[in-house]
Amino acid sequence: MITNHETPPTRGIQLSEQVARQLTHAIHTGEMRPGERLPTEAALGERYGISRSVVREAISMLRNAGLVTSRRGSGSFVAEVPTVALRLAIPDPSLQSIIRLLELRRALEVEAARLAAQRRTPSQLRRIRNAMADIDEAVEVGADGVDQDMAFHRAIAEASNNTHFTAVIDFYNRFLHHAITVTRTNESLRETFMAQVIEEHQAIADAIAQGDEEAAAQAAGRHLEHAEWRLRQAPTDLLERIEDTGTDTPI
Amino acid sequence: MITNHETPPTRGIQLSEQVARQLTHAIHTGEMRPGERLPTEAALGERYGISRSVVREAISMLRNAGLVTSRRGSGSFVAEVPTVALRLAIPDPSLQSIIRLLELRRALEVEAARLAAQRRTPSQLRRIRNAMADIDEAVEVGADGVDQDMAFHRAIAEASNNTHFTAVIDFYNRFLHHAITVTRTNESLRETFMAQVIEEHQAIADAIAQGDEEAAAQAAGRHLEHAEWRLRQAPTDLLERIEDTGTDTPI
DNA sequence: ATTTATAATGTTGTCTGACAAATCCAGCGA
DNA sequence: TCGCTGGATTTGTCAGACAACATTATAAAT
Repeated sequence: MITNHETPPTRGIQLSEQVARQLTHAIHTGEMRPGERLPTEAALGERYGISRSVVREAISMLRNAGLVTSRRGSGSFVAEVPTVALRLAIPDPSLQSIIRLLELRRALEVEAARLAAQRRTPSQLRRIRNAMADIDEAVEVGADGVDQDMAFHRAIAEASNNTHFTAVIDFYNRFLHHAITVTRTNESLRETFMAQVIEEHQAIADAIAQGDEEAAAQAAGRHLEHAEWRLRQAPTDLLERIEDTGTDTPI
Repeated sequence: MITNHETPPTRGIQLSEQVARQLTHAIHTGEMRPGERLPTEAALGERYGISRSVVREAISMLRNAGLVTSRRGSGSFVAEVPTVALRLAIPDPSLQSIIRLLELRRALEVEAARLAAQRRTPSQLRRIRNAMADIDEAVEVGADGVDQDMAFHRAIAEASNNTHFTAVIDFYNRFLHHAITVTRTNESLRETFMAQVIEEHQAIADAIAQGDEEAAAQAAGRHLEHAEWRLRQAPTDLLERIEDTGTDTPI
């Protein structure tokens, strides 16, 4: 191995991580702009005086962090929309843990509903109403309508026109899917529950349609409060395991 | 290269990603428990019929996702608290973008204040009040007190006793630091602003101390509303760049 | 026999070199 | 001008080796 040519990575920790930090810094500071191609792996190895393996490992970190994308035969490029990773603990399947998630959900969806009432475009409002119709349809066919339910809430998040909300909501929806399903498979309560849910949804959508921020926020808050109550009625032993759909990317 | 021995990774996309998915699935389903050591890189390469490079790349993904940790000479282990990465777009330094973040912040902190009023322990309440005192102290010395301000809000998030809130708040605080600083370096308005801020903080802390959920939520909402207003008063050209402290991990 | 030093083995981190697969580009021909 | 072809580039994967560190087994000493 040759001596370092540029900034010698401070000795101590992982070699690849030191290089990764330098590159992320360059991206964060805008030294490398979105879409720009970064030097070839060979060139980076030469510059830092390290082997290609280490360069690849460093770039792999950036890729997993969403800062760059690589195309075989072409090169690695700074991502168009650089992201940072927020790491959250995977909720265990306990009722307590699900309720903690519901609290987060309440925080976000109340405010999302408020913003949606304020900023929704006509087409976004249409999508919200379509989602409601989809739920009705699913219920009539005898399905649980959980996917449609989540689509409804996602449509509201989209109507907030703030990507942060959709990102976080998408995140926890994965873990809530099973919990919601459980409350809908409770045979004895299912009908009354669904009637409640649909009524609550209607209230949210109406408020958003009328552009009444406060009413939308309150309706969303009520819906989430009741959701927690409905969850508590469900037999806790059904919450044993959060299913792993396997369709999502590992990173 | 030898033929695949176990589940042949479905051909098509990145080889390393396919392996990463299988491993994440094993962890998510609990097939591999936290703390457990996973097979050596050589063994995994043998099992899937791939080279060690690919195995390393796959494990690198899991590492970056917070699912495993590796120790040289020892092995790779399933993380004690497995996490999933939520990727959020890095906000650009525009006023518009900062305000989108403030909206997220408002959603979380209003609810965090509500939960804190409901569940704060005595020691958590003490920490909130200490943070307030720290702000006073910093201001008297002539510092901007931004760090102390963020510590105050973090103390409230902690008092909510819901780790999701602290995680998300920690995340966006990094990007808000600069913006808040800007509003405090506005010489002409600084004194009146700080007086407002301190008064609003006091209202939140009092409501939390008294266990008044609704008052806490409203006080927090007002504070964040006013924060947005104060930000809008700041000269926009100061928002040019979000500083990169370089102290945070690249991933 | 227990404890301490030492050797042997195992595992991840890094280096080196090679080939495969995909992309890019320049030049050629119609 | 346009499309095609061939070579040059570049990332993905393979293979084997050594270094750094950790763990375990062995030997030594008290």
